[in-house]
Amino acid sequence: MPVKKVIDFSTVKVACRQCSVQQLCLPQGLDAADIERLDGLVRRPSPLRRGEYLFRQGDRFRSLYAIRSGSFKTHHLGEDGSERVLGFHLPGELLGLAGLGSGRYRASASALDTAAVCALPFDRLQALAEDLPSLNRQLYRILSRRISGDQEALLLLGDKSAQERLATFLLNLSQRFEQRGLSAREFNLSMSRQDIANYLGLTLETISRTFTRLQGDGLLSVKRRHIRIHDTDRLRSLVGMCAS
Amino acid sequence: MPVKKVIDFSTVKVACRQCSVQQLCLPQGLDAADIERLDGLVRRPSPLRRGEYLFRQGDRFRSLYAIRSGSFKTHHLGEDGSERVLGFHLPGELLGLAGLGSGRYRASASALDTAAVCALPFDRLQALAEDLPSLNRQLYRILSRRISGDQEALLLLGDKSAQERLATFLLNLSQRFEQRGLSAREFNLSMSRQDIANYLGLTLETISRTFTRLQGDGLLSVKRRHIRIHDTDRLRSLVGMCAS
DNA sequence: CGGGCACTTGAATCATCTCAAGGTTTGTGG
DNA sequence: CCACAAACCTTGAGATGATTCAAGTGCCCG
Repeated sequence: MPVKKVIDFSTVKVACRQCSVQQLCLPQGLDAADIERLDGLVRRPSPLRRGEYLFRQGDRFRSLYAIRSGSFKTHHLGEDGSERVLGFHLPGELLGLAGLGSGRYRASASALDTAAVCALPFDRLQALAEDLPSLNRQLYRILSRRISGDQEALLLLGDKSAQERLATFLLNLSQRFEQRGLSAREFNLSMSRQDIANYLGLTLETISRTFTRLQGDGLLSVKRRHIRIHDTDRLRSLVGMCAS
Repeated sequence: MPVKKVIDFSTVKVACRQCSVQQLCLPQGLDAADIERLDGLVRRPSPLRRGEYLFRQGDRFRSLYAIRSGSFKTHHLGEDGSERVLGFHLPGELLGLAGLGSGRYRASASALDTAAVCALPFDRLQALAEDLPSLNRQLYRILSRRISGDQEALLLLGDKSAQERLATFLLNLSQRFEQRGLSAREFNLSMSRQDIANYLGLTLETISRTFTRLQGDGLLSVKRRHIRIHDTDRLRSLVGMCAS
């Protein structure tokens, strides 16, 4: 009887030790033995497809999730039914941090493309952190950096023009892609214009028009969701000074 | 020789144990013995006057600061010289959290009125937290709640009208005053119109006009920095649905 | 009492939004 | 492989809320 060779992803062991985003994730700064212990509590659920939810706003908080591949958006549903995108998340980033303080997830997280995560049951993670100072410190750093990141987003929405917001957004993405070993100058957006607009506090039409303008000025090429940045310096110079 | 009775504030022992904002601050959830140990590492610098800086953006991160009395604003200075207010902070809240991840304070904190703080040298605090799980957990909670709080601010700036933003801002302040045993319906703003405008991503004039309108509609009275809320329910109903 | 700062009010302008139509890509079923 | 529908995106013209610029008021502190 011939044995058919297939890969059963649910049994593939993708240890933290050999994970490509290890340096951006929880294990950063941990020694091999500590990573092994961290690995012991990680669950690796089957991949999510585009549009599927990792967790929903209001669900009981149990785990943090580390993104292994793919990307997510977090979004908040208002009492009046309005939806707001709070952020976009790439491999190595942790999701669910805001739920820790209140016992419930404060926003929903849904996959923007096929995505895989590591689930970190928080009670076990906390117990381990109490045993491993290096892990504990890494958790502090991650929480703190998330605060910094959210505050940068606040700056973005404050008083900047549509052009400044979009330029800042693209440069931020570009930098994060680069950290992950991808091209900083050419990439595909995994989110729709509507998502970008919502995140930046603008309308879909304004995003579209602004893309057109940036392209007309020769700063970048846009085709659908494919972006190629031609002039990073000039794009950067747009950010932060426009009211002149 | 007659002894003159004066209070030397620098020697007054204001232990965490007897601090009025204990329940909102780090000691929350700690038992008496743990609070005593926490108390052991707290420094209590002399009070700051209105306008004085607690720390400046870019300063080396050394301590977290717990507000004992008075209020602060945190603000970020852009490369182009523009200034943005990131938040307003009341007694019991911790300042400097975003600095922890990068080793430098990410924003400046300045006193809005006469204010006193507790300084918590972070290396010592971290060492103590590694010894006291309850303190460690409380730090997680505080960091996480700050993330939630910043995300709420993001929602505010997203797509809301001037009226919605100001109403949300006032209700948020009102609630925080109430938590501190003050009146939820009547209070003094410690920040200027300019600060509020900057925080809400609006102009000073728009804030002024919006106050006038809310007063005209009978929702509240404003006189200079004194606010009295007449109709909390109607104010609350303004929030979240305006585009109708 | 006077000077300065914080705040209010008004009128014109402008960036973005809204509404509406048209175009392009993607996936689906014949 | 083509026809079709559904998303998604682009573009245009007109409406609008907030900004800008400008003047005026009132409060606080020296």
